[in-house]
Amino acid sequence: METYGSDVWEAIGDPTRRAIMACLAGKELAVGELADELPVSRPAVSQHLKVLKNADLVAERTAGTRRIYRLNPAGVAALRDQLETFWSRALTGYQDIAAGRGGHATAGAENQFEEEE
Amino acid sequence: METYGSDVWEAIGDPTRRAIMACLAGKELAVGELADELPVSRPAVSQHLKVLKNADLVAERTAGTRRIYRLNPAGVAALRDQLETFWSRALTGYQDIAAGRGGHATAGAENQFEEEE
DNA sequence: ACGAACGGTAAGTCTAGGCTTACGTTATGC
DNA sequence: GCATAACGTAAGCCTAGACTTACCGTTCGT
Repeated sequence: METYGSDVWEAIGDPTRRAIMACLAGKELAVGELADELPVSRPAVSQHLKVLKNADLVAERTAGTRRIYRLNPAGVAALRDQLETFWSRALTGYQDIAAGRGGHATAGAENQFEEEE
Repeated sequence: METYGSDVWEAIGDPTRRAIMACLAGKELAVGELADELPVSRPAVSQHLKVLKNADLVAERTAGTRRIYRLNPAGVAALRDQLETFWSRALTGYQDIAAGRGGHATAGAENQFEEEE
């Protein structure tokens, strides 16, 4: 649904962003709290959260002057499905499938992989 | 099994490497053939294949002076499982689980995410 | 045995992007 | 209303790493 998968690869490609997602797994956290648990400054966390939000991987909730961030289950699930589709194709060697349909095999997988630039 | 998950994140983080994996999905290819299908030079492909091989995502087969590369199903499956474990944790919000056991919740997820540097 | 093809490696360049400091903005508490 | 706290944003720096050209080793064909 929606435009998921826009730049999810870039989003989860950075170690700090993965650490942020790990911190948010199961509990909500404000920006400052995240920065306390990570070896980077608060503005750095803020910038990473911006990327994660653009990728629909986190959601925002305002509480007074604080911004509480939380994982977005829908976005995470979408990313999971996207990866799952690829793995299954790669593992089964879907060339066999394409052979039965007479199509060029690589098209689907390429779409799975390079949706950037 | 083995030392999977060493630097898989770095491996799949690059668009060109994902394109290489897409090309190898279902068919074997030599280095030069891969370079023909990609917008980068042959040495670049060679360097990417080195990274992918270190991550156990591809396997090598020598045929004369040519090196035929192929996806490594075991490595791909290992990466898939690693990701799957994380997604499920993130989605279920395993804080509930940790609450029942009295432990600090984030430890498991952090291990899932930052195994580098 | 020699030449050509194939591919890995070295050295160097250049850009993307992650991090920091500094600043502006907004909302709360007194 | 003012001071403060929490955040986002701008500007700038700096390193990782992706790419290229040049070179060398290896293997096959004739």
